[in-house]
Amino acid sequence: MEQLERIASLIGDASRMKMLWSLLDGRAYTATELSIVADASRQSTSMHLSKLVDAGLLKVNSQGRHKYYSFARQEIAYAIEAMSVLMPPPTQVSPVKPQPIKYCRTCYDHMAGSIGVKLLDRLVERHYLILEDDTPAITETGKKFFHDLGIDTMELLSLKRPFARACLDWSERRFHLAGSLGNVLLKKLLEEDWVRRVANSRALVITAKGKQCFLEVLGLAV
Amino acid sequence: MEQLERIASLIGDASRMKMLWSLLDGRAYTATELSIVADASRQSTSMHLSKLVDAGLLKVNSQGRHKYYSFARQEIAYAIEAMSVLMPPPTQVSPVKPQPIKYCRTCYDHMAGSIGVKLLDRLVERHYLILEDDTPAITETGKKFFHDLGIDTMELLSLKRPFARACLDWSERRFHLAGSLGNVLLKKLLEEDWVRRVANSRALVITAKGKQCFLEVLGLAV
DNA sequence: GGGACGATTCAATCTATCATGAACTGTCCG
DNA sequence: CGGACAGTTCATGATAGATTGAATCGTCCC
Repeated sequence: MEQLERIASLIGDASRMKMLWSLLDGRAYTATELSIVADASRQSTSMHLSKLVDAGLLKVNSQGRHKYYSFARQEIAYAIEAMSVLMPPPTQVSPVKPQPIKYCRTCYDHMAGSIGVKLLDRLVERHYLILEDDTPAITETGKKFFHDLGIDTMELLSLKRPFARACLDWSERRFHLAGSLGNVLLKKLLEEDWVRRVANSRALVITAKGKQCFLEVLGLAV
Repeated sequence: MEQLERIASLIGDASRMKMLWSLLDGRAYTATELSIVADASRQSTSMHLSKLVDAGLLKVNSQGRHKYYSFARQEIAYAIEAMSVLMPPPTQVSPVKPQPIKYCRTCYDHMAGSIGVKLLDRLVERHYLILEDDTPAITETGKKFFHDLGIDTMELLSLKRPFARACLDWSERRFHLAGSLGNVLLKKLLEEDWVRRVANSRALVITAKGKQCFLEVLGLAV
């Protein structure tokens, strides 16, 4: 009960509500970006965000000098959505802002962009990987899956390099698969010609074969 | 957006949250009762309640010198529930307080108690009646339904007495059917021996026949 | 009528909390 | 290294909003 009051009062602030509202799209935003959408100073935004993190509503990921904030759990989004239906005049959903999508590209040595994000989402959805505190761990069925793709996960686990990491994507603002698993997966997909590198660019193109394989193997329409 | 902030800030107050939390059981409470659960003075409670009513979160029904407050719409309860799952330690649902149920009894000349409440609920659920601003209106299928029970609703509609009213029940704190329709319905059920009066009391007992009929005719297990 | 009681209103406080400005930490990059 | 930038911390105001006491209104019931 006391907890509920605390959470309620946290949500019951105009600035914080604006931030939470922005985060509803499921992406991660930096503190400065949130200060802009909330129309508040950087200092007070920092204060608000730390309160939200303390209460377990948001989580934060450091990426260089940036800090990316996102919902700590799905339930937060549900609660905000439930509240939004209380608004008397449902003045239509705010127009979707067209956003330049970085569809498919590499991030250092692994796949990023919306494909990278969808890929990780799907791997988790199918329980090939399990996210533990944003660090992906492989399951038994996952080992089998990667083995069928021709990837020996046992070997990767013995490397010094982290086996798998969830890397925050600067364009999608969501996680994609990094670490040695992400690296090997990219190499495999290039090798199998699911995707090809574009000259002098980090962009990738998906081949016709890749399109079909993503659908067949992972149920991903790309 | 602005509306959402307003609603959020309304919910984000300890006193108001306590009141809303109490109202989650779907019953109506008086201002004084809510001031007790919220541990606030009568004056400030009154202020809080008027704010909640103005915002369309609560509705109020006057009953003599009492004012009964309850959720204006179901969505309010959903939102509160959605928030409640955000509490970090799900310290079990608060123990259900045993409440003395006034199961089945009359209220002046119609049925009240939990049966009366369930009855109205079911009639509305089956679209025999439609609640418009807490005043029940009869539908075409409703006319047929009551006709099959041997009740001529056309005749009732021509009387001076209000055809149907939603009467707030002091024990259930929810609405039951009053007005001439409620009156005739009780008379019919007594006549048909679904229920019987208890001597020197407003209590009613449901007969074996009544039990079966409530189930068959209205799908009500009593 | 008259007292008891539920509920509200109003003006006068009081207080929790948000915003602000200045200073500081840590990262990036030429 | 040194400047630019992201983010935070701290002490100091500023203020919205809650609380309180006194007064008022309406209903109930003897």
